[in-house]
Amino acid sequence: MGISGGRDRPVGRPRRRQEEGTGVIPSDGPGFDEVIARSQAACDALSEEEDGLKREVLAHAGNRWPLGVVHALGVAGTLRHAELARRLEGVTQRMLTRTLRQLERDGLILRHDHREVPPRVDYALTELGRGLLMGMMPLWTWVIDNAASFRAARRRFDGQDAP
Amino acid sequence: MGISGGRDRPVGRPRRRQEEGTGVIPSDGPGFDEVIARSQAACDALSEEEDGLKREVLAHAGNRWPLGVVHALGVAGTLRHAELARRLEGVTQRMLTRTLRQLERDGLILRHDHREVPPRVDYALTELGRGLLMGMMPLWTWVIDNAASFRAARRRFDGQDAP
DNA sequence: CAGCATCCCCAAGGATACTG
DNA sequence: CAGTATCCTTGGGGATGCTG
Repeated sequence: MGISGGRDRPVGRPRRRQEEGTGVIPSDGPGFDEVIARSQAACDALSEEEDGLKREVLAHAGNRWPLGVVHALGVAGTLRHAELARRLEGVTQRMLTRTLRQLERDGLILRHDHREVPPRVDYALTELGRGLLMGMMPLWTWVIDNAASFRAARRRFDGQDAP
Repeated sequence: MGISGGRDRPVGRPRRRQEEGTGVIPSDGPGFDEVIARSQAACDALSEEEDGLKREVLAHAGNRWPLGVVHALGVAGTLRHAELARRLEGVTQRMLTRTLRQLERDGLILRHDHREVPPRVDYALTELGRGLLMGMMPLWTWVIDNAASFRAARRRFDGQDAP
């Protein structure tokens, strides 16, 4: 489904020239309009099920641990449960296990149980997992680069209606 | 903080050659290792506060409506509350308002209240908002392109331990 | 029209204790 | 070591009704 409603309101798109001082990188310039147009087309072509799936996969990006796990595995290659726990710092076994199961379910990581005693299980990224990691990087670094802008925006917002 | 623990375990990174049949695009090839290395450096340099901020901003990507709003505004340029509600299809006023406030707080959209009767308020992306949209696109289209892989992975996972 | 108030549900996430 | 099982808190999100 995606965007509903009709094509009403051609809108000359008169934006540009309205941010008072967010002081940000000129991240568009290449081709904002073209990018948007293509993505709109892609989204309109999505079935309801595909749309749901898309959001569920994207949700990994918004949750606490998934990206940390994927990143750690991307760096190290293969890690055991305890090694991941050490690298994530702060994660509980419960959350780590849950996270790993979900990532495995979505085909982003592979779980290999050596079936030994004591237990030995290690995890590695799949091709899909590496793709996600690669896809996240631009956004990730962009967010980091603009951390100051976000902080400033929040302070402005929180300060003008709260006190 | 980021990744904790030491540099232990150089790990020759012996991956590659382990996905049984996820059947995905060869999304790396350009420079997976370099990308990871750079991102690790960036993450290690993050303060705890920056790390939290990063996750909070990224969370917009995982939630139900934020990206829909940003996308709609990216396409249309400027939209009123009701116009957004129509385009989002399924959103309630409550969630739309909440979403808009959060996006405004993070400096991603601008809210312009014309202070008329009847009320007239419209929203537009800020430079930061356009940046987020641009940053999301690669990942977004990647997820859409690989929807089939995710579906397959889930079916495989759900089928092998549930029944 | 824009949006706040209220009620309710559920998944993410933390803490803690226990097991094969 | 790698997990389960329990309990509890938050915040996203849907439904519905009311107001300036």
